[in-house]
Amino acid sequence: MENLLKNKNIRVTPFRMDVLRVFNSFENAISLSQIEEKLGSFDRITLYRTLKSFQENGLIHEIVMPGDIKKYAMCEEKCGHKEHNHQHEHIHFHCKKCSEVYCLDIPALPNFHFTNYTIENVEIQVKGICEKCQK
Amino acid sequence: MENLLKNKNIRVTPFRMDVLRVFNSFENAISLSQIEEKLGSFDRITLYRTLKSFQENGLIHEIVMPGDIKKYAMCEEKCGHKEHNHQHEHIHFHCKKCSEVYCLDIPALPNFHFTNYTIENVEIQVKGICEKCQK
DNA sequence: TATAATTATGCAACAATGTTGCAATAAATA
DNA sequence: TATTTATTGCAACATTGTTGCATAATTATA
Ligand SMILES: [Mn+2]
Ligand SMILES: [Mn+2]
Ligand SMILES: [Zn+2]
Ligand SMILES: [Zn+2]
Repeated sequence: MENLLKNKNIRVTPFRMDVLRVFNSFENAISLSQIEEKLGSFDRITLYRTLKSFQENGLIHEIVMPGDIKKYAMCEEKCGHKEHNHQHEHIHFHCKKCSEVYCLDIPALPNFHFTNYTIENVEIQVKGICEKCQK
Repeated sequence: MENLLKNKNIRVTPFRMDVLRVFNSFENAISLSQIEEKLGSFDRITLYRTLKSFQENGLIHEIVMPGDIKKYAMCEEKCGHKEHNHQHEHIHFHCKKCSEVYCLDIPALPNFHFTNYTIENVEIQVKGICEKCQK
């Protein structure tokens, strides 16, 4: 599992491995407080810097939704290092009942075109009721 | 312009009119700090509560993007009061050069379908270079 | 228009979230 | 193993957001 870090050029440290294990222990996207709960005792600042470094190196991506919802999820293997954009062929589905955020694969991203606007990146967020929460 | 408030069942007060005028003085979506700058002197807590009430009553909507970007923009006339969802037939375009966030009308929302997931609301965020920033 | 009911405001106090600088420490490289 | 380079942990600070409460203003009612 160290290789997950090495492959993205992230130095391997005990704390980073701890954080990585937290991600692997969840199915879906997780919030800062979920990470903190799992970690037990830890340094808050180091955690912020760890998440930032994971993002910058394409190991995780950030998901934000209206209503101060912020979560993190693991990226794909192929996901870009450093300044390259994360390019995910999936949408983010937020369930209103259980509050889980799912990364759902979609066959093809819809193709927008706006005259005179250059499109580099499309993010799609969907709200509704998830599979498990259907009555 | 008072009617913009009355139509959405928002009590008219001098401060709320001030905030409304700030929105009308900008073309695109605006940030909290942009509002604060325009207001001059004001009570921070009242502003938070004003924005919350504007949102709850369908006068403005909140736009969030990865990287701690949070902006506000006016809704359409038709936009839902209270607990009804804001339903906007537009996307949010964030320009990497000038950092403006545009609400851009699109002819039709793409139609997603995920087996066993009930979709209630779709938000689309696009990053790129805007019209005005093209070389 | 005067009165009552309802909601908004302003202030204090607090909570949550995020950033920077720096010395000590640990990881990777040679 | 020695050197280079990046990470950690701590303090201090900045930004963002919330709650309670007394006072003031707005709206509804008579
Ligand atoms: Mn995702
Ligand atoms: Mn909009
Ligand atoms: Zn659910
Ligand atoms: Zn631009």
